[in-house]
Amino acid sequence: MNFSVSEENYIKSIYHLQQDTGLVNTNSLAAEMQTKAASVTDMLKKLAAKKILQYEKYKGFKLTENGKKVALTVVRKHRLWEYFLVEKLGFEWDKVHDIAEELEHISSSELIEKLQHFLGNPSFDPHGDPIPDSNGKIPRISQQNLTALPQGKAALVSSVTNQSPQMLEMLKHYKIAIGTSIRLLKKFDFDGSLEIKISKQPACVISEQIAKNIFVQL
Amino acid sequence: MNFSVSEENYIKSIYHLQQDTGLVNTNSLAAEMQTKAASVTDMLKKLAAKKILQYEKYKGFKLTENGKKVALTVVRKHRLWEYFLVEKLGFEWDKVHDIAEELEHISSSELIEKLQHFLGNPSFDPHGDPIPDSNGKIPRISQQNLTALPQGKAALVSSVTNQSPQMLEMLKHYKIAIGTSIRLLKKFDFDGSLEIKISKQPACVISEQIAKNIFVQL
DNA sequence: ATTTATTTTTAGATTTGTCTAAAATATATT
DNA sequence: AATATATTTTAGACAAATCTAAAAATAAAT
Repeated sequence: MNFSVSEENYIKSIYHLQQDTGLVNTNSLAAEMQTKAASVTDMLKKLAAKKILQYEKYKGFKLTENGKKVALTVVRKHRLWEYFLVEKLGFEWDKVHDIAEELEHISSSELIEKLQHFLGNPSFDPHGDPIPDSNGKIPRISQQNLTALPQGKAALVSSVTNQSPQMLEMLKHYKIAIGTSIRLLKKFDFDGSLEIKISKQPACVISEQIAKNIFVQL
Repeated sequence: MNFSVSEENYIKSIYHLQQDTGLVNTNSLAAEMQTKAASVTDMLKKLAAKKILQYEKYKGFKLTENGKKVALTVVRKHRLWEYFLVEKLGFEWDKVHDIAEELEHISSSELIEKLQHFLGNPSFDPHGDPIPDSNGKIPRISQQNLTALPQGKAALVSSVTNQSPQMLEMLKHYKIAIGTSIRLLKKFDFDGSLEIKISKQPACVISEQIAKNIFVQL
């Protein structure tokens, strides 16, 4: 089946939301898509008719197996294009999201297979997010949240979940990127903030809000 | 100013048609775009309002200077992406047109500048068509139509103007590609067909219709 | 120079995706 | 449990891009 750009964007957003919450509700999807609840309802009906969604009026909704497949091909395209933009074209990793949002809707599947091969079959995009393979299988890594790291232990940043410009600006300020080594020095119970040490940087303190979005592996 | 995918497609088609004819008329644009004359008229009004077109009802139309600029950025993107698809991803040159039709509408100008640089600033796409630079300047080559080549003389194929699948199928059959050396053996006055010799191939005869679409340089 | 044929434009309808405002349903509070 | 609040859906409107059918303008043919 074929999907419009708009449909693909809805499917992708639902996929991301249901990763966290299981069932998704109308308002949170509206917020995610920066649109109105009424528009969401309209689209939900369309997607339900296309067997992409399990949808019960007023109850909530989630993707069918088929819907997940569609979502994963869009996610796959997005992340492969991000990899291309950073590794081949030399973009900064915090500048590629919007361009990849457009590129992910190019339809040719032959294109994406050839792109994957050209890039050397990468498993993770420049933000550390796993790239689904052509069957929708997602590579797993043993990563944990920075807040869960034992005191005194060091680990490498493997992914960053919030990719807003604001967040990326912060990361740049702290000189944190994928692969950066971070040692957790101290946890402050008062506000959950963390004192950390980044190689070749003086120790510093980051808020719990930042830390929650940073994942690391040993 | 920003243009929709549909507007960009109209602008590009008008550009190509006015290269041949100066003024463009509604029906030929409708044929080129595979749509109806009424739809064309609707879009002409929109483009005229945006100062992209010089348009006089019932008379014909052509792009303004501004319109030409827009057309050239789309053509530039199309041809750079075609080059990428063939030279980097390994597509056959007759398979890339439809994908480039989608890629040419990705909006970021930073992307296209970086792509150009990544590709090594190519001047011609895989079909031999010149790639406009970021100012819209088109590289010139001294090429001539195959039908204008003197008898007995050999020359290299530099571009092919008709890029329909039918034409490309023919070219494949005759083993003609950009860079192929062709010697003109004989011209048949009866139907304008040409006997030609391609290196390492037995001599063969091609129709005038094919020959008119093939350009060569010495 | 009329008539005929072709081309182009208008008028009105359709589809997709969006919106606002109001109604319907579900959830929370007293 | 009844009422208040929040969420979700419906109803109806709008813009973009397209279409068909009919009208208007131009070009061609007798």
